[in-house]
Amino acid sequence: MTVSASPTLPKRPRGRPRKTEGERDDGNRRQELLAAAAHLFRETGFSGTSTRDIAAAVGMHSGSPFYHFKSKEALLFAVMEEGMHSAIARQALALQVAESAAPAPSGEALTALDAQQRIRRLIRAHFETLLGPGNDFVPVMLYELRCLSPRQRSVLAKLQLDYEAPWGPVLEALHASGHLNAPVKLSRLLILGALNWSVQWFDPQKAASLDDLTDAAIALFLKES
Amino acid sequence: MTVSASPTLPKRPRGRPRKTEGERDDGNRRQELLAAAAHLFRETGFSGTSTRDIAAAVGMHSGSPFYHFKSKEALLFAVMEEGMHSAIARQALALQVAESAAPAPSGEALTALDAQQRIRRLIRAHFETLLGPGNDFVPVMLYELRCLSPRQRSVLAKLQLDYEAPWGPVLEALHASGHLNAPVKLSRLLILGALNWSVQWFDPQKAASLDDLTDAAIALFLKES
DNA sequence: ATTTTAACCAAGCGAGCGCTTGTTATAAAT
DNA sequence: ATTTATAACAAGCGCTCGCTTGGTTAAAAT
Repeated sequence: MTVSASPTLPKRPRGRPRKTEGERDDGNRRQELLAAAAHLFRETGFSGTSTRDIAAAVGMHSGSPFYHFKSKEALLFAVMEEGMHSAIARQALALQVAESAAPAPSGEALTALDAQQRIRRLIRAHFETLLGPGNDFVPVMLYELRCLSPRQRSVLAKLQLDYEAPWGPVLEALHASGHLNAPVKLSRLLILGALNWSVQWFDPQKAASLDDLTDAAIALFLKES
Repeated sequence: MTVSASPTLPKRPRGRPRKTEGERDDGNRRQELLAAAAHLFRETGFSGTSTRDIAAAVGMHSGSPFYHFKSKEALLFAVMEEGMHSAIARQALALQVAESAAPAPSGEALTALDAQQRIRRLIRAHFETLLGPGNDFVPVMLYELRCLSPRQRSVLAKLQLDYEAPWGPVLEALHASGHLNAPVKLSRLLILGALNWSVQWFDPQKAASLDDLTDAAIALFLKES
């Protein structure tokens, strides 16, 4: 992928963007850069994507992205961080809906039924984060982590801990109720692995729906005693 | 990773290698290149590894690897192809041992017991291929496929079909006997995903043994009816 | 003894890379 | 009306990249 920007670009308006009337701007161009970078990083990898490619994808000249991000690495980090934040938000929303549907008395231990409903919501939300339309951010994080500095990696590791936190109690409950036979710690690693790997083979055109995927995963991992 | 080769290398003997007495040479240096490339590709990715890094890792100068491989991409392809061949060989060996231990009357359908023994051997051999000491070749294949040309990818896709062929009948048998509830096709994708993802978190130092991993996977995926 | 060949070294080419610098055009603030 | 801040462009610097080319050395073949 070595397509240099055409010598004459479509002449976007330069200068300060209009905030009158629209009022909801908020770094529009920066967001475009993030999305384009996420898409290219996912398709050709971080090292395989040049900053010129990213600039061209949003109609900029080769040096312009560095006004918004101080380095290519910082751009990658921003993609991953945004991916994790939206993943955490989506997961929290899914669990919140689950609670409002069957409001658990706060402070009590999870019942087996709660746990089964929760694991389903967790898996479904995870598939959505990985495979939903335009959701390139988290897949990039899963496959390009090694391109970051140790400092940046540790920031993301913390976010990953936050994301995985709800899985622990749910799996514990399922283990206690006999729906899950394998050790809880290894179960979480294996289950998340099975889900994460879906980005390698999932095809939104012909494959099953995310609901079908969720059903299959539940059937595979959980005993129905 | 930008460590240029020291200006004076340790002066390996040049010229034709000795075949007298040793007799078992067979492209020794080429094999060293393959192993070093596999290791570096795994650690820093294909695009993130320079041919100079690879040359330096085996004590060569920057242009010398191109005597053995006509391009960097050809080197990557050779790594992957060798990885698949050894994986297929290891798997065949594991299944062969399984048959000699409980020799099945040829031509008969698999019994449920056979299938359970076979899935265990398949999973154990897969972990060995992914996580065994010095086995960098297949992990590279799993994570750097997109760097190849479509032609090369299709060659490897065929090898992957060969590798996955034994899984189908075994999973079918387990499904028929009630040990596997999810659809067979999705089960294979999810199970292999769970195993493949282990290269992301497995730590040979402190983590469980490959046998423990195999036990956990079996316990997670299979019902014990 | 000579030739051939495998296996490298030494040097460097041209292209593409991340990034910087100086400038310009526009919109908002004063 | 002038100033200031923003978001770009235009050009290019220095470096690293994959790869090539032309020798060089030592073992094997003749």
